[in-house]
Amino acid sequence: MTKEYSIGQMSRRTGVKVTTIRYYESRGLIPSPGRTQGGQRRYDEAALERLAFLRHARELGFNLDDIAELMALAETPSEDCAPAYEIARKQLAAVDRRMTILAQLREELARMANADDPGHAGKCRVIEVLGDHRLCIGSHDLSDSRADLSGS
Amino acid sequence: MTKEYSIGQMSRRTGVKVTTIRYYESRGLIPSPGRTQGGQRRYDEAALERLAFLRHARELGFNLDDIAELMALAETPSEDCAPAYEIARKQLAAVDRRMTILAQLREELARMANADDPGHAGKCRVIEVLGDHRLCIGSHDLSDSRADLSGS
DNA sequence: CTTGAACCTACAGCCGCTGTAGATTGTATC
DNA sequence: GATACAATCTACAGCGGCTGTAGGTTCAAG
Ligand SMILES: [Zn+2]
Ligand SMILES: [Zn+2]
Ligand SMILES: [Zn+2]
Ligand SMILES: [Zn+2]
Repeated sequence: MTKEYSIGQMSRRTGVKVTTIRYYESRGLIPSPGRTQGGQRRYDEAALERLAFLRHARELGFNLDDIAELMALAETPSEDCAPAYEIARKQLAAVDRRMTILAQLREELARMANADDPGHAGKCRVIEVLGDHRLCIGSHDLSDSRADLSGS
Repeated sequence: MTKEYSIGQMSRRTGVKVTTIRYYESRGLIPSPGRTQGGQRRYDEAALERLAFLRHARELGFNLDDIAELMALAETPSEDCAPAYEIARKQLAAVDRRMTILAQLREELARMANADDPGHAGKCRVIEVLGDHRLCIGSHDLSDSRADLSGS
């Protein structure tokens, strides 16, 4: 008789919120676990490991589709791990792209926010720069990069 | 008689998609423009400038709430531009946070993806690392940072 | 006057969750 | 066994910032 975990215990052990665990199940990322007679989920050790894997992959920025593929690869250990490497490299490339963009933004923002506004003779530097891209140094043409820059 | 622009011309001139312009209007970020007898939107020069401002601010990663505030400040030029600077600095701090996190991720991913898998004696490095955070160097505890890391 | 591109509204869907409401179940204590 | 109360259940709406669809109307060129 192996150990069984309630969904709350799974949550505490992996750091994934209860609602999120149910969400993952509904998305098919983790298999539906067994249930008690009353209908509550009961997980085993294997389920715990899968969830930890999923959590870790999310922390590293993989999206749920890629994670599904990685988990499938993990379950079916093949001789060929090329697909897994490809996903990882794709993720690395995405992170690199976003870092490049963010670095440019940072520079612009720093120039904007740290300019010692000289008595703001009629104009505020921040507002001014936002109103006229020619006051920027670089270009932030994120049309193709699909960068998600939502802040705080 | 000033120039008038259709929504499509606004789109071409600012690079903001037609649907997005309508979305901004529905969110109250830009005022409802005049209409033709047939009901089509007609914008003036001022509207064009507001939209360009909005676009530029989005490119720099500001969220729509902050942009609304910045635009209000821009319309009502006060002696005190401190609020605008505060928003810009907040944005800068957010960008810095995200850069830090991404740099850590990048390192981990690079280690994972560039490891020359030595014949993968039973295990794939990528899968292995994802399954065990202890194989990581740093920590990626993004619990509070609200980092959005969606890739590609 | 006809064509066809551009425009209109309204609403659903994307990602990855998060939060709500209202009902039910599990467990510790008496 | 009864009682209390936390934990769990389902179903669904909402977040940000759009994007896409369907089905209709209007504008401007030829
Ligand atoms: Zn000023
Ligand atoms: Zn700029
Ligand atoms: Zn391998
Ligand atoms: Zn790790």
